[in-house]
Amino acid sequence: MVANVTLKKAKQNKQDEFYTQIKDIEQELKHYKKHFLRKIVFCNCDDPEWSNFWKYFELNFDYLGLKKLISTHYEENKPSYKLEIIGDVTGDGKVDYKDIIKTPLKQNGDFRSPEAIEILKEADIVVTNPPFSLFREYIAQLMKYNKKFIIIGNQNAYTYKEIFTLIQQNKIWSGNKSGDMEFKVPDYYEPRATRYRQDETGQKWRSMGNICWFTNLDISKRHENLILYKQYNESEYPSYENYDAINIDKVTDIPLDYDGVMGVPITYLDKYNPKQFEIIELGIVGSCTFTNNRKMEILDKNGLSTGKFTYNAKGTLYKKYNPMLDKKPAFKDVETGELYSSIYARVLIRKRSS
DNA sequence: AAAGCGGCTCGTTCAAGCAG
DNA sequence: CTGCTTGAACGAGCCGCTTT
Repeated sequence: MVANVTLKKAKQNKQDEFYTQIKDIEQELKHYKKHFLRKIVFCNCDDPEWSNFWKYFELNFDYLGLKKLISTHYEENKPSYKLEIIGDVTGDGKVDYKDIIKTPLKQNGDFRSPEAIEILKEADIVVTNPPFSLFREYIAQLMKYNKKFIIIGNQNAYTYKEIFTLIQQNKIWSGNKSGDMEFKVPDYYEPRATRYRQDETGQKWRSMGNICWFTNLDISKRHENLILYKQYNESEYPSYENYDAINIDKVTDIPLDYDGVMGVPITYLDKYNPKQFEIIELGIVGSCTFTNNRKMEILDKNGLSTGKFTYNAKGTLYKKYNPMLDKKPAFKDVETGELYSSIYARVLIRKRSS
């Protein structure tokens, strides 16, 4: 049984082999230069032979004034190794691959292994693209050991309970770039209809439109106000029926003159400046309260019947909001004909009084 | 027609709760 | 305890509009 679970996990984790491009690393890390002086950088989810994170720090070791660079290599089920650079040990006047010190590990180099955790304790800043399937666990470990970090993640993680709480508490925040990012993927990855390509060398690529960086290092973007243009008016900004807030479907539509609570898309967190707005909570909009066993007809994207029924819209009762806010209907109450929309997340925010 | 880009779904899974 | 219902959490993407 245990072996089966392990195998299954290993298989799932295979979808975590995405290699970040050096241009994306440069573009983000240029905003953090001041943080690296005399610091120990640890890349704990990278294959140093391939990792552009390793490459970036090797090339920029002197420019950033690093004290030490460490990377652990991961092996599926056998002892691995770590690489370190502590400076120009060859004395040839520059830091490069000749200065790399390779040391065997007793364990497999997994970021959760005791050996890797010992290295983590020594490190100042962790920079990597961790496996998304272990994202919460990964962040939890960084928080536990009180480490600074700059890592790649996915906007979906904004809605993870633990991650959202950390953002709300101003313990972590999003980095500079968010949105599209393209990654090299191993050959065994299957082609897809969208966001997939194979280049002239046969290398496979995948991209995603919801990639973002997570960090707890200060960056100037965090202190910049989101520039707003629109003015509040009742007709364009309907309130939720059972929660004292207005609904907003696009970040750019946030009105500049509304003092109450607003439900905004989670992508707002890309622009979050804690001095401009405060985060009240994460909400789920949509669905509806209805008594058990009230028959609901499931509708398609055009609001037409699919011929299917449910007795409890996807098993989810809504918490706080009126679902009838210009959303495409997803359910129709068979008895009353009332329409209900589907479910999605909103961040509830309020303007800071200046 | 293709590429860029902003914004955000909904079906599955599993645990907790509850009635019998 | 068993079996069913309820509810919370999740997603290395997707969609549709705009620009080139």
